Amino acid sequence: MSFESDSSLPAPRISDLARADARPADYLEGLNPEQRAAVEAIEGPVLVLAGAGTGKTRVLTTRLAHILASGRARPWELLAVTFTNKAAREMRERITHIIGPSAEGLRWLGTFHSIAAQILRRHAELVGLKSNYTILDTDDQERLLKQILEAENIDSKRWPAKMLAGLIDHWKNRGWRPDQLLPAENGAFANGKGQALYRLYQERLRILNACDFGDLLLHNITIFTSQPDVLAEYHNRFRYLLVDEYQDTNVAQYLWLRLLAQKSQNLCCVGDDDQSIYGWRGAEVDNILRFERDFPGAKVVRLERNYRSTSHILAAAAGLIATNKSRLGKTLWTEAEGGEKVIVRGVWDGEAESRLIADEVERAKRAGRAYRDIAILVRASFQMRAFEERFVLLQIPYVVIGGPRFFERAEIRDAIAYLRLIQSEDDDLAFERIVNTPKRGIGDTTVQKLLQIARLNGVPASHAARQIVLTDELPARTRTALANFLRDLDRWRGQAEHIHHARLMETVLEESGYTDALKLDKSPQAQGRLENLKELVQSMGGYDDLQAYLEHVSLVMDLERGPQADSVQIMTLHQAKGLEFPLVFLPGWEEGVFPSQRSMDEKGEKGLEEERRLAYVGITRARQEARISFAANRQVYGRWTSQLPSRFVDELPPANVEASSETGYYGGGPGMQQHGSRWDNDPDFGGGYSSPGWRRAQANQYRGTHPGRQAVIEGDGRLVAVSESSAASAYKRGDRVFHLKFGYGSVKGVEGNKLTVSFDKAGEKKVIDSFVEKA
DNA sequence: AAGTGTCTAATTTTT
DNA sequence: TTAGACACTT
Repeated sequence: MSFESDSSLPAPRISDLARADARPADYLEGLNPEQRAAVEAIEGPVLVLAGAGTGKTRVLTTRLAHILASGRARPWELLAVTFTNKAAREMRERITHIIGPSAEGLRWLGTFHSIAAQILRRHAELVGLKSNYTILDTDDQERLLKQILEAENIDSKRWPAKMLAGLIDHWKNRGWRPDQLLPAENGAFANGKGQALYRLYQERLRILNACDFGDLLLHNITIFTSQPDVLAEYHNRFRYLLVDEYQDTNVAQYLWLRLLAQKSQNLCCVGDDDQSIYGWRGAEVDNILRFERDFPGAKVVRLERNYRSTSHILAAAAGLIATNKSRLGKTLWTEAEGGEKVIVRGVWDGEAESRLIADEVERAKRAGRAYRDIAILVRASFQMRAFEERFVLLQIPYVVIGGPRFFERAEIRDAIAYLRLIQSEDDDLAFERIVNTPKRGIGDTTVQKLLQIARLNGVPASHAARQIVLTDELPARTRTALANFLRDLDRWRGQAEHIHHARLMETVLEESGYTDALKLDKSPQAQGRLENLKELVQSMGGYDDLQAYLEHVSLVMDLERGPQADSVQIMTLHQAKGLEFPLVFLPGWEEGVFPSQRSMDEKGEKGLEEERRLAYVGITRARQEARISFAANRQVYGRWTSQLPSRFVDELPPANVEASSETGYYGGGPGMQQHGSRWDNDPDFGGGYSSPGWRRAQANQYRGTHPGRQAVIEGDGRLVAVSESSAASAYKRGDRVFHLKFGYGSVKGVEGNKLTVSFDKAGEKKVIDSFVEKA
């Protein structure tokens, strides 16, 4: 072992090392042998295969603490990378807990993107950017691409900007710059224009002094490979590298890591190949599968002792994942023998499923379980609605995790756009967004004209605007409006220098008329928007300057939430990764839904394996009870479809499962032979004849007892209860109802205690006035 | 420039 | 079915 010399730093003292080696510190106590091995294997490449619930975070943090406490490196010489801000935050907190305030020196602990952004700020000019570059999000990215497509006269119906954005993202994830595209890739868009468009896009980004998420990494790679001295600087800086969730890294991230680790080789990657569920976003399971070949001499440590789940749950999950071929292989074990078997149930339809689960939630609650200990994990978000409706009806408190995130809300993006434009006049995307928000009489025609002039002269749109207000090209009214807008901008820009940006934000929102416009807005969302803006201003307080805040906004798309009320958690399987709950419901295990048909169509066997890992992630979230369910009939986009139980149901080891079915159908049976259930001949599961048509008929009969849409509204327009109607679900009890939308028809107001609903479908206007009855 | 009607596509989502 | 994008009025 040798320490690289770094002139700026004194070498660690030998006495510190000796002491650390002789007597293990407190923080090592309580680790099991495999965890300890993972903590102490410090030099050289290390792969820690950390199964679900094996204490990974503890190992990660202890390892960092150990490196620091043993004097091998100082906090700022460690590079620790995570995928999410949440993970980074958690790691920092836990290290602080072990080593105290010196953890603040860990300035290179963060997400791939935030660290890459920091590095890029220091060397931006090497890739043609200024150090105050803006980071565009997906929305900006798509708008920019749309403009390019329009300029290139490409039919944006046939070749949507979204698709191109996805492709460019994919290319960047693979580490390909425009000139590095393989010919085959080029053909993927607009008959071979992909590469040219990608190049145009990159040029536009450079002019806008902006980059997208993929660029952060890619520019880093460009800098490292073209400027050996810069890379050497980071080689000296980062003595030990640590990566969390290695199974989720994409090629670009892999290349970035390999470049940074290539000298010291002190790279520790922690991950679980069985929990790789982000392939569709560019993650390469191959990275983790190949680790030992990529880094010769690597140590591999397996964490296999599970502290989370009971043995039935663990065994069920293990049996399922064993079907996958591409995996490194682990055998999780636990001392918590026994417990409940995994319950698998077949029900008639989605409604029955949500009824069943809601009933069980209530039962669990009566038995003393807190709501917050219960999670419902779905494959796709459209499955959530059924549960929400049921829970609203039964007044079971719930939270839907996810949904549009704070910084993606329109009002927040508008507010931020003002700041961006104040910060950087070149930010045409921000200009375009807010030049007429709130409405100030600068219409589409005017904006297009401005953009055209801007592009023609190669200047930012705000410059073009400045020029045009001096001429009489615009109608007088529009010209005044634009001139006022520019004048306001200048004033704010002047203020930005001497007032705090939170104060500036308030001023801008007031003076631009943004808050006034919202106050006048009678729609039910307006109030919430105003509150969001208040929250925004509040959140700005913690940042030193505008630039730091804007970077935070681009890279940290979430806002820390206060402690949640006691509610059932509804979320997707993807969102559940890293979490655990005593009781987990896993609904919708039907072929085509889960595993998702689209995954299988698009990615074949690989896609199926990823779906199976998702199922594995789902089951392993459960501490004590996991309950899987599938419906024989399900409404998908309004159409009734017969469903087959997911193949994953069949793959669960029967010994760890307790199965029943109210449909009399479970797995195979005559007419379903092709399904090949393991339980085909098991009378316990009722193998009786059940054709899809027969089951559908049963379901329809059943459904007849549950009339559809009904909303109960008080005379003053407050919603008292909603039936299982989907459209009404957007409203909560107590909301004032102004406008309810039902498909093609809409409810426009309240008269007495009745709602009038007008439908306009196929040219025919109908008025239904018995839609609502008083509670 | 804002309001209304029509068409169409429809996972997972972090940064 | 239904949200959202877009085209077409007013």
